[in-house]
Amino acid sequence: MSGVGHNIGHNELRLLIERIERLEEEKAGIGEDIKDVYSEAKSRGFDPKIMRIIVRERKMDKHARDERDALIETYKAALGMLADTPLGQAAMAAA
Amino acid sequence: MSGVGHNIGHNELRLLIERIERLEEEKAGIGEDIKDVYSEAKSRGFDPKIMRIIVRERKMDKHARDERDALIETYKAALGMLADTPLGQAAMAAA
Amino acid sequence: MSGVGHNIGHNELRLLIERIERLEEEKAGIGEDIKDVYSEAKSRGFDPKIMRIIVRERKMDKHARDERDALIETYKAALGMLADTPLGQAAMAAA
Amino acid sequence: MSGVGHNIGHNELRLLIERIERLEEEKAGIGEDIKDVYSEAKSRGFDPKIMRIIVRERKMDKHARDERDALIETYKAALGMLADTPLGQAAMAAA
DNA sequence: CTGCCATTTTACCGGC
DNA sequence: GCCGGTAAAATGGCAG
Repeated sequence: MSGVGHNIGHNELRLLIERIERLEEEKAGIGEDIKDVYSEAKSRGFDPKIMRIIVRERKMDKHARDERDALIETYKAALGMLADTPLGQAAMAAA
Repeated sequence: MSGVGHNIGHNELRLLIERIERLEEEKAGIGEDIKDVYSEAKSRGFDPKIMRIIVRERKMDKHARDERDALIETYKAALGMLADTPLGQAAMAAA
Repeated sequence: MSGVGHNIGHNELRLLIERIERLEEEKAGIGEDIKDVYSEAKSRGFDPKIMRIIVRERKMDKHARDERDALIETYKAALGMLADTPLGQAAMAAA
Repeated sequence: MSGVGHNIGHNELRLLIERIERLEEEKAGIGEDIKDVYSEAKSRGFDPKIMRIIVRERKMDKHARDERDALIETYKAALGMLADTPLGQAAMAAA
């Protein structure tokens, strides 16, 4: 194999790693922002602990709804009622 | 207290919660992006597991460097030498 | 310190490790049993995939109920309404 | 098909689900026990993190040994030296 | 500083 | 037999 091949591969890897590191920095920055909002809320007399519970609850509610929808799809698929496209059912009927 | 006060307070809380939720969505989105980069790397023949180790170690290295720098600043401050410029180092060398 | 002390310590650690390993074996054995039940169900014409979904759903429902109860307690505590004993509220009222 | 058939099938499924749920409860209970042992170890001055590493490595060693044994059995089978029954061992002893 | 919670990592299970 | 996704474990971070 060629040294050039290695260099290209190494450079490709380096770029991927740097993309990841940049994204992780952004992610950490947003984490800081979230913490700041909680601090601000606390300074205005709200209880961050209760706020975290509320946020968590709302997130779980959303997940529960999404999962329920996914479950309905799963059952439909298991019953052969699933149509990937609007034409799907017609196509199946035509088959 | 007044009912109006309650309404304002509730609205203020609602806005804070919504800010947090929006930030958490962004954070989750970036998490997805990171996962995508790892997937892309894998599809190009790189091992994501190894890449994660590299990213983690580089992060640790960075932290170590940052801590060392912070320590140096602490010492400088304690010695009344706090200078952001190269002259500070010259002063230390002279000591 | 004495060599005896070391021996005792080593033996104590050995016993703890062995207790853990025995428990993990039991746990793995039960995992096998579960897998067997799914296999048996499959051989009787039931779909293990759907069964897993059902089991997961029922577990999540139970967790949701438990969390809701815990949440109610949290809110009560935040409102100073929590009483460890039936006498608790009377004591607070008397204070 | 008859409604009765459905009822029987549903009951059979229900029993299987309940068997699974009972086994999963046992499994979770043992998981709690394991956590308790780690806590107890910690309170006695041992480091749970290190203990987990030890347990993991011992498990890997055991797996390696088991695989080696399985390989030996495979070779024996290939050579017609495998005895599945007590009689087989007698035969081998007689050989 | 201790316990809890979120995130991350690992192991498992089913599908192709 | 690999690979993808999904559940369990473990680690790290944060509030109290």
